[in-house]
Amino acid sequence: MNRESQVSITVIRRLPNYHRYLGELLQKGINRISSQELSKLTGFTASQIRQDLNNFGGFGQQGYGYSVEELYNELGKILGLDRGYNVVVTGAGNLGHAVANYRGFRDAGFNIIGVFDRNPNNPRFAMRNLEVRHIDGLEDFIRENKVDIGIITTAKEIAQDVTDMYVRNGIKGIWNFATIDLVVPDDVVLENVRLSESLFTLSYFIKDL
Amino acid sequence: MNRESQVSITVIRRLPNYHRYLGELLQKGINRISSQELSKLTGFTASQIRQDLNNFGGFGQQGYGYSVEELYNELGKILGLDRGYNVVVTGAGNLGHAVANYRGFRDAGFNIIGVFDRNPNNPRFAMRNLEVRHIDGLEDFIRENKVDIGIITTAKEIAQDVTDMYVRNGIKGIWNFATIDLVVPDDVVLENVRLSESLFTLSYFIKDL
DNA sequence: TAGATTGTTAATCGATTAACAATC
DNA sequence: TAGATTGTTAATCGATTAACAATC
Repeated sequence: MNRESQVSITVIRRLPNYHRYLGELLQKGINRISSQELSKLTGFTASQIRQDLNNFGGFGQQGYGYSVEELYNELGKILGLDRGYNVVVTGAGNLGHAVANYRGFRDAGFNIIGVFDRNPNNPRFAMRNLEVRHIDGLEDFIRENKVDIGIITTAKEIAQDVTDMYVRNGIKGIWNFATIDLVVPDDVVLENVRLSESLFTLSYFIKDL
Repeated sequence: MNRESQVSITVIRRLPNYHRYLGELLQKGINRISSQELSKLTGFTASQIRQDLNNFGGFGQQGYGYSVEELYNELGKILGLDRGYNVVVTGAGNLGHAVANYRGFRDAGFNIIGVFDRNPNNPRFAMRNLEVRHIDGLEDFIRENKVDIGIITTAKEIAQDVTDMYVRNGIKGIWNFATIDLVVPDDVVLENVRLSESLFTLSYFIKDL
């Protein structure tokens, strides 16, 4: 099911933004917001916000707007942030380091339960908070623990091999940072972070300044 | 000029992919490719590829296709990868570490000439290859060196301050990893890397598996 | 009740795909 | 020349915006 939900991917990618702003409002103690106010905050049009939300249900109330807390919680549920996931990282370099230690992910329910590398004893790659295991133990580890998400922060040369190990042992979600188009079966969800795509796009826009 | 070029942003974001595949073909010694073959490789339709390319010029030849080398070079020019940029990184944590040491960026002409942090002597944040400077020296450094791009890998709390320092001293391109919507003047290009947006989207798709 | 704001349908806009004449 | 494949126009599809009746 490679992304064939009813709701379009462009809508889905806006949800985390709504969720983030609602979280900030909640912290500020604001408990009510209209689509128009949310529009000013997020930069999306009020019409678009209402359309987006109504893909999932009528969370608002005419004449009033939306309850910040309710909408925040609903979006959390929709995004699956109310569950908690077990996550492994393969590739304990700088990027693996960064991802495995990023507080925001842990707080959102993504628990890094294992970090793997081809060279776990490389002092350059010493993870501070987490033991780095040898990649040879990866498959056993996945089988013995319920792993929901596999992150790939390896060199691109071994990224497909790691993917295959993930898939073979039942991981259903892969978050890939390697600059390569990985091949996965239809029932595995692949999400790519394309850093050079982003940097090169920036380059395009500044090249004539 | 916040992204108001003639060519749509969705087209621009595909260019780095074309560029990457053409680079691979070039390395393999393949010197000719049709839009149809490129379609199979990239997953974009042949029609879309031809449309995209023709925004910038007629690089192909009827009955033949495209010269891999020529198209690769043209795309490099379009993306501004033929120039070389001076880049500073602020925030020498894990992520700054990763970005500053990523070989792919240096190879594409992005030269990290300075890394800054609030706490440059923090042993946790010791950069291996580059001296980390104190953030108090950032503005002088930008003025004294021609800096094209400023990267932000700081905590979100100081990201806007760093942005303001960048902007005040003439930096025209900002690559932001902090989870915050930065405010920049119209003549500064801001490109965001939204890691949690990406992870939460993955979460959405696997939550019911 | 009157005012406000949603949910939702219709209109518009933009992006993708299809088709084919031009031409190498 | 015949075959192949581009460049480009037209048709389709999907996403965004506008509008407004429903209703709190």
